[in-house]
Amino acid sequence: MSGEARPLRADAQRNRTRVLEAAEAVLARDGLSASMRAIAQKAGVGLGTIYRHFPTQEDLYRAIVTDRTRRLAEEAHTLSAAEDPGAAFFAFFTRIVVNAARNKPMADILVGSGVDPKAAMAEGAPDMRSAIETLLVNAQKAGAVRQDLRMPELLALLAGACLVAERNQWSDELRDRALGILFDGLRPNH
Amino acid sequence: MSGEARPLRADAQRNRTRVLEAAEAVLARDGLSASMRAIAQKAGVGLGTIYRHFPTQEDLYRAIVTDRTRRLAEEAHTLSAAEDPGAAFFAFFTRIVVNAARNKPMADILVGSGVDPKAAMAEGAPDMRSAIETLLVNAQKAGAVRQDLRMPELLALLAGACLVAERNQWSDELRDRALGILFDGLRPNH
Amino acid sequence: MSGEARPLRADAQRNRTRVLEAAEAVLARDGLSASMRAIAQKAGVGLGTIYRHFPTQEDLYRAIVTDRTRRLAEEAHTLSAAEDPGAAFFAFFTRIVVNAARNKPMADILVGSGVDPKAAMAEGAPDMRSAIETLLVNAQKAGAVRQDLRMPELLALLAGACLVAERNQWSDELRDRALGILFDGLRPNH
Amino acid sequence: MSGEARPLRADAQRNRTRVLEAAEAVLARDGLSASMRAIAQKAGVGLGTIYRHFPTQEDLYRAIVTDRTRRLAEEAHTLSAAEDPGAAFFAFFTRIVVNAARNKPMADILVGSGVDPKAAMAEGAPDMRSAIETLLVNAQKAGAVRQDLRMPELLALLAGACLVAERNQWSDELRDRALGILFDGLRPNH
DNA sequence: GATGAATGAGCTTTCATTCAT
DNA sequence: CATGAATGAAAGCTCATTCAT
Repeated sequence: MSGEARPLRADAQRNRTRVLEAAEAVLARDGLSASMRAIAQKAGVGLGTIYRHFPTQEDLYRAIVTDRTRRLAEEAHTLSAAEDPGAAFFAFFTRIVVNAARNKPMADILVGSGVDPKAAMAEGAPDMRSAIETLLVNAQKAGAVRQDLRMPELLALLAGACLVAERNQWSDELRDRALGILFDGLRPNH
Repeated sequence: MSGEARPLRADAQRNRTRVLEAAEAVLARDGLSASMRAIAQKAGVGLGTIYRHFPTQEDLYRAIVTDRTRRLAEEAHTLSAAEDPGAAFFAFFTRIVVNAARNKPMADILVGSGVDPKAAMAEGAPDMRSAIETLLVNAQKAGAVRQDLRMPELLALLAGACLVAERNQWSDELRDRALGILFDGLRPNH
Repeated sequence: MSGEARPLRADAQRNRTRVLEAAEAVLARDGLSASMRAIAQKAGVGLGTIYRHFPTQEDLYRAIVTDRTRRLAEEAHTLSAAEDPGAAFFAFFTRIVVNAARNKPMADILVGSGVDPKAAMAEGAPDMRSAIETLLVNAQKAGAVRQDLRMPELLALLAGACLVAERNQWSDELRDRALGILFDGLRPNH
Repeated sequence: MSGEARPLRADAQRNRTRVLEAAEAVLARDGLSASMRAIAQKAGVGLGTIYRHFPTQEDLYRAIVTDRTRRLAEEAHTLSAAEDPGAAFFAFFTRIVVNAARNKPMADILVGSGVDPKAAMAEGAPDMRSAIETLLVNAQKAGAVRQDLRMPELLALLAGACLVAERNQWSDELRDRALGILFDGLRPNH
């Protein structure tokens, strides 16, 4: 499971985290024109420190996706043990979209930078997909989601919702209306 | 000062078009690393010529969105006169998504380049929105679309579909399944 | 014979020359730590201008060897038509060594930079070798040079003399004494 | 401050040696792009350890020349006691050239790095020069070398031979032919 | 008007060197 | 004493933009 080299010295680990956080912040602020230098400044470390942890700009960007995905995967796991499978399914869907909206330009930037977010995501959470699948199957068994919904289109719709959410800063109300319609499409009995 | 600019000499107009086409092609090929020089080469004109027509890289990129939007708006107008308003509505929706899928990296690039695609789009087709609204209202009158659907969420869902389509090269089948579910959500009687 | 692309605009040609001269000067001054930026400054052009003419640092360095070799090859040609073949042979040998001495660190730098000076030299004067060979054969026919001397060792000794000359700033007297001994080895009747 | 430094603890001495050997190896492999880090890795010590022994990169490089020179000086001393002074003289000359050929890129690198090899060499073997001079004088007394040969030009020719040997990987045969001619020039009776 | 040579700010990346662990 | 994480100056190179031809 581990694979990770050695546990990293305490201060090194702290720097790694600071760099990742700074990178997210600066990317969110400056978009694609974010520079490694700006990230270093924001993180309060030297340029070289970034490159020690992430030998390449791309490595850093990939790490961001990976990190974020890991956090989402954990939520998915948690939710898949919930009582009401239908509620869990829709809650997770909403949760992901909200999360995406909060980090507006991230995906664009990553895509724009040549990072393949799908690959990076896979790396970050090899079982993210299966976690979602569990949520789906349970919700279908409970009759909360239409039987003919398959993973591919679910992921597509999920991705789409995330992408708009990222771009347009939705008001809560608009988000609820749009998701409401989408969820209607996902429910059985049509 | 001169209101709407003068009509442009024939060859100048031709150059403008060539540059725009080249720009779309090069952006599609090289993504974010596309350079003005590459575009000039592809267009078969000098670098200076591009800058005569588009004083700034951003101006060029904005013009691309604007142009494309104008073409879509024309289609919307055409369709809004169709016989079956419901069919017209869904056809336009599909049409836009297909169109988006064909130009995969465009939006990413534009977003990545700091161009605000919403603004550019608005500029390109001031009445795009109203054209879509006409399609919507007609479809609702015909009972083909649920009454409580409003423009904001329609546009949001439309945008979302376009964005996924751009990223993941959908198979026709997957696209139909995903849009099918979305359309179910848009229909009345839930 | 031409092969050269188009003839280069007047100012472009002038800049190319200025860059080459500046590069020689700066390399001679700063050795391997010479930077492209310093060369640009010395040449009085922008950094980009260098890169327009020489897409890579290595290309620039190669061009220096090539250029210099071309000049030497011209001298060799001139001398090979001289009256006294023996004198011509030794004069050229001396000439090359003196020339090398004047440009102290050049070869080191070029070698140090990964440029293969032999290859670059070949490129600069494809017939340099044959020009030297003519000088040698003529001198041998005139009985001024030993018959068993072949090109490989001649070139080796020539190169060696150049290399020391480059390093140690020889006094004229020392140079004459060292070359005198070398020339004694090259003469017949031993 | 303390005159000649104290004798170094056993393990410290071992580390010093390891670093020097690693440095030679890495320089030979990577040429000018060799880095202190790579040397540390090869030597199996930490970066800091190198800096403890050689406060500066230049100090390390200088130590390499110094070391190597010391070894050569020892050989010169040994040979100066040999039976046949002429043979000893030419043997040492050949020995040095062969040695140089084996360490091809070393001198280039050192020169390229701003180390003055002459100074470093002087430091390494203050009596190297006198050892060679002894060989020369003895050979001249034995009539194996021309009387008018003086140290400066001898050293120049020696250096030249070494330099070509370093660059062009001579075949044994070519080396013998070139040295043969050079030696003819060094012999008396012309 | 069109061309493309020139410019130079700014980018990513490397690496000698320092110093906390 | 040894280690290697951190630093940041400096390098090679790109590319939007300007302007002489």
